[in-house]
Amino acid sequence: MASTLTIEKAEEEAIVGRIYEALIDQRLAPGTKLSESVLCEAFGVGRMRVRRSLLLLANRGLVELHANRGAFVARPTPQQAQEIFEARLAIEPPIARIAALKAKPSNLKVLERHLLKESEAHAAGNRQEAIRLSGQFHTDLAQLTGNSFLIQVVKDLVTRSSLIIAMFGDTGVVNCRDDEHAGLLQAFRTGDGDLAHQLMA
Amino acid sequence: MASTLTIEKAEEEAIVGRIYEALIDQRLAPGTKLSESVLCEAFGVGRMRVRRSLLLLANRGLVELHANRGAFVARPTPQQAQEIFEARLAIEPPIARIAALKAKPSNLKVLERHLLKESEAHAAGNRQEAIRLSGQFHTDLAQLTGNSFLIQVVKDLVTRSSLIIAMFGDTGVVNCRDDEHAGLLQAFRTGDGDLAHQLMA
DNA sequence: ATCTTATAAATTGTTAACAATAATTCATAT
DNA sequence: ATATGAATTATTGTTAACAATTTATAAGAT
Repeated sequence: MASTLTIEKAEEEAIVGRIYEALIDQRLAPGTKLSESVLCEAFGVGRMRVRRSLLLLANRGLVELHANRGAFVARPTPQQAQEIFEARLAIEPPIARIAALKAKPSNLKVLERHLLKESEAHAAGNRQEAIRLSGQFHTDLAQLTGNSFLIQVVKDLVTRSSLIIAMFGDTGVVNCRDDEHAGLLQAFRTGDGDLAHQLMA
Repeated sequence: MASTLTIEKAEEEAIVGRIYEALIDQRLAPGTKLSESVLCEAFGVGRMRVRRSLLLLANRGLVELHANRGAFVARPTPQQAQEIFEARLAIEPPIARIAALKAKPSNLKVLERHLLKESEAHAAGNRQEAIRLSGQFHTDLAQLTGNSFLIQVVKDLVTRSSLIIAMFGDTGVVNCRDDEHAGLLQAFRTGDGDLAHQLMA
């Protein structure tokens, strides 16, 4: 088997993954206290697991650890926000290019369904869902590369972007409009990597 | 103060940093057992710190954790090697562009001195030092962006590349020749972002 | 009534003991 | 002599108790 990772480690990844989701869905606002005891009960695990999970999240810039005060959902500074924005602008276009070159028909169907839900959310004025789907579009896109390193990087960028939006609102530069996503999908259909690169920028 | 991180956390970062260096210098070969007791003595810390450090390293793909068997320096698979190579090819050019646009004279001097040492190592046939310096050139370059997220990504890529070289040898695609670095430096002098981008690819 | 100070409670950080698993050693049999 | 298997040792994983710090609470003074 490829995954020699332990069962216990998988359990921690599950906790981390759940918190990633909660951050993307903006169900955990920046600055929220992440109490150990609460998390222990919520996930039904011991304190050790929770602490290790929090350490991993802190290592990804999603959680802040304050000495003797515990863990809090990260509150990105304006400078950090600019860093994330700059990184996305630099990294995501070449990823879009790779994705376009590797996209298979089955992938396109998933993206199409995704765009449909996205426009639905927009039409319904469901802002929260729209943000969530917009972010997921980018991670789904990264999934097309099949490159786990790139996938992780995009996941981190998207999740931190969600925190930035929660802090400073959607300044328009962070989030894309759905017609831009539609354009990208068209580039994927034709396998036009250069176009995908350009549209992502 | 900006760094609200605790003293203890800093201590862990120190351990992680030291291991990063050892991996880059290829003083820790892939597959090497990282015994807790040995690391405790080596760094003069308790078991908890060591375990947490190992968790962070595993999370970055530099260490493998096997259940009830402990931690080992990661042994990248050919597939993982290709992922890292692909990611570098995608990510480093746009980073080089940003670096070129932001480079200041003081930065250039550092890079010049670096190139000097690099050609010295090459001339002396010091292969190990050459690999180390070549990797450091890329991280130094990322430093010019002043973007901590990008810096961390490049650091991870370079360190994992070092493991890949240790596993499969320098296939020529992973490592650059020093004259390529010299060309990049020239692009930095003129602030030519596009040229830096092209040369990095 | 509000602010200060002291006390108590709760939470986090650390250490150490314990449990479980894997690696090693040694004895035995073929 | 080699291989098999049991017992021992060593290492890792987990839990729980303890220490330290912060936060909340309450009493008292202005």
